[in-house]
Amino acid sequence: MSAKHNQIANHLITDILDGSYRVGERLPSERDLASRFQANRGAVREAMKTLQQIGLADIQPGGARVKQRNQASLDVIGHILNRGELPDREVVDQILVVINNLLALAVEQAIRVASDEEMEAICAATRPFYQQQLGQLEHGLARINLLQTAMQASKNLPLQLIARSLFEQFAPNMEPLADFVQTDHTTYATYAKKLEDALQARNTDAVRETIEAFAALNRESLIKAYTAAQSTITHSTAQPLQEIASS
Amino acid sequence: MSAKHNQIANHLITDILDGSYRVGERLPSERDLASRFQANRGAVREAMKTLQQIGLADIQPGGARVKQRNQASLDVIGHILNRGELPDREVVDQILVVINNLLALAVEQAIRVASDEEMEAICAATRPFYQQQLGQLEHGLARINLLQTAMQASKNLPLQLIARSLFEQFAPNMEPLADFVQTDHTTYATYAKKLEDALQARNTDAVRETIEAFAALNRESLIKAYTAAQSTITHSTAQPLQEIASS
DNA sequence: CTGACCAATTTGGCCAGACCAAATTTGAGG
DNA sequence: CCTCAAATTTGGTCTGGCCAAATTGGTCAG
Repeated sequence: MSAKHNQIANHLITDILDGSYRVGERLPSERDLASRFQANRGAVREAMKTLQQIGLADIQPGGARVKQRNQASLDVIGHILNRGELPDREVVDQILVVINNLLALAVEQAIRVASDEEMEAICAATRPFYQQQLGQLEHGLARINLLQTAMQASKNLPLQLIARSLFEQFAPNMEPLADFVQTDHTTYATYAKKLEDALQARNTDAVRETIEAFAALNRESLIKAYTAAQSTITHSTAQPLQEIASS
Repeated sequence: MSAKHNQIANHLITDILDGSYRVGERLPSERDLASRFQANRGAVREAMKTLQQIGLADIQPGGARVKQRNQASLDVIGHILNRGELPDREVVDQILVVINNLLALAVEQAIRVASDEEMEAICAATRPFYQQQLGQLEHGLARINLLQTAMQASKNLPLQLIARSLFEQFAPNMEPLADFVQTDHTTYATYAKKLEDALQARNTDAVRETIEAFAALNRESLIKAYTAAQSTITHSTAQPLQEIASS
């Protein structure tokens, strides 16, 4: 049971994302919204503040206006993924591309600045993939662990923040697909070994190459998961994302 | 003149970033803060909400607690850079690394998915560097334009959001250094030409290589700017960033 | 003395009604 | 039709109050 201002915020966010309000259009006044949601103006106000900080609305005396989606904060991603029964396939794909790139960058930076112990920690995080028989769940945890370890070792604060924000919005919304994902553990093990070798040699190019191989693998299993899920779940009612307006 | 809740929020953010409150410690109660800042509780409440969404505080009934810095949102970066007379050199360096990587990724994606017109737009954005004599200011604008054009062409929403958030927090805080930056326009022109050639050929590797060359160039001029600035400006009073705690 | 349990207090969440300043809208006059 | 000032709307803040959840502190059994 979430707080009231969160309910209101989520409602408004959904409406905006669904296109109920056009970009540039004025949102209803706080007093208006208060009566609609049968809430106090203070609660609505906090909800509006959420919208503002997510970057979906620009709020000033005279009225709050809807902003363009690509002018929003990174924190919209979670809400965008949240619409519909399955997360938006295209956005998921884009996120994976970004996360993989960030991981590659993190490792690259780690190779530059991390101590031997920290590099060893990353290597250790690759081993479960080929030294153990992992279940579906443990496999996911091992991947998270690898990501986090690499981020830590990169010692790059902005990078850590981005990866964390992105991942935390990404992971929970992938739940509906979890049951349909089938990981190719064997191939994963092969790549994991390659990755560790590249890490040991501190070979940036080889690392990048291997991580891209991982990306391709993940992408493949994701596609399968989507087709499997879509044939099971009732057809989604979510409207397509509004096109990204160009300025 | 900013709104009151923003003043309060900024004050609290500064305090937390300066280490006045330890991680896990409880912040003063809203009523307490209200009397301290001679403000209404509602205003304090909105300030607290800002802290929460920036990810610096976890706020629940019973009290608000300070969170770890690497658990924050990407939006802290601006506030971190804001401390002191000059932005934190290390963080600036880290940001440049990330932005350059994001730019490389954007172009890489653009090569994959963008139309010929969009690729041409990116190429066009490289030309001012070697076809015109740019002033310091125009040079900066041209760089921004190149970044934005590439992001647009990548058609990757999360990537766009990240780049935008990061850049918008980065750019304004670099003001104090602006007067000390001296760009090597000649070398820039050379690289720009190379970049355009790589783009025309849709050669991902060459693009990445060139962008890394840009990164090195920027990094160099930044170092010079810092040494020049530090010898001019009175010594900074800002305390060093608290070490990033590991979990 | 330690640890579990229960009441009192503190704290955040929300509400009602009000005033101010800035922005928007409206309408009158050119 | 355009311009500019008045009226209205709207966000920003304030006062004071009630409720539920969390914390705190004390009590009592082991």
